[in-house]
Amino acid sequence: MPELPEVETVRRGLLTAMEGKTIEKVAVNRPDLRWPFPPDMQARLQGRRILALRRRSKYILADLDSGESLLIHLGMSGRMRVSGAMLGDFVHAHPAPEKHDHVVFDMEGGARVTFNDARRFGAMDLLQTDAQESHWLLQSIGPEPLGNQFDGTYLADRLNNGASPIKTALLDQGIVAGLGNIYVCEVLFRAGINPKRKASNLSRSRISSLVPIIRDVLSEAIEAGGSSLRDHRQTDGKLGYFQHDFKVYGREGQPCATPDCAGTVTRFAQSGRSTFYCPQCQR
DNA sequence: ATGGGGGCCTGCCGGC
DNA sequence: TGCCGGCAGGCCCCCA
Repeated sequence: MPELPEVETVRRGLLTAMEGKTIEKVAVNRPDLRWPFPPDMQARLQGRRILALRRRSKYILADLDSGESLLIHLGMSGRMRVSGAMLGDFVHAHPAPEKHDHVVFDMEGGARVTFNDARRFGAMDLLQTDAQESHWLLQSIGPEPLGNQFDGTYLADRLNNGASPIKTALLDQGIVAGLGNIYVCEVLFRAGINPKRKASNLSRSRISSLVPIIRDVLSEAIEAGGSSLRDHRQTDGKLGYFQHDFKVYGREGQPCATPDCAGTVTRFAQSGRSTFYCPQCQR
């Protein structure tokens, strides 16, 4: 379940169980996810304390006291669930293992964190914390959309030469980190921009207007605990609620949410992915 | 060179 | 009920 708001929601849900805690025991139940696990992963994790739990783009990074960081990617179907720790006012017991539980962390303090990923598009790797940005998966990722380096000037400059449609450009992780298919659709709807428009044909001011919209959509989604599609859940099993605020994604055939717009939400394929938009008010 | 499609996997849903 | 096609929130890689 993985765009930036969902990953951030997962990271926050793991803080109590993992940050500042020692990894007492790790079960690695298969040799790989999308790629092979790094050599001796279990030994390099066990007994290490997690100094900080961070997020970069759609990746979670656990900084260890060994100078390494554990990189975790949820792919399409990756989930993390926490059990056995104090969650609110009561203690959750460890539930029975489930199909596709690939890596299980038993933490100091009694929490168990289980990584489950049916499709195995997810990934785990170990990297040197001080060389994070040169890791092959992170080295060409663009600025964080909620950070200071992401502004109208940057985005307009980056999209200036783009021959690709704005939808494709915003999905490009090298331009801005963390946006995926859902939130790009929602952002373009709010901006009133047709997803087919060539990025380079949009005025600088229209491109600049995307920046606060991107920040708002992502912030609101994080605030709502992410989106729960296909039964995705937070680490404590609760559902996020932002899917109820989708205006176009998954709403093919429904009337456009824009006041006084008579349009109908339409779906079409764009570079192999579904795009939802209103042809009437997105220009 | 970059934009688009294929591929990686499993699960689920709708239609016949 | 069962089988089949289509679809799914990501992202690397190859090809034109």
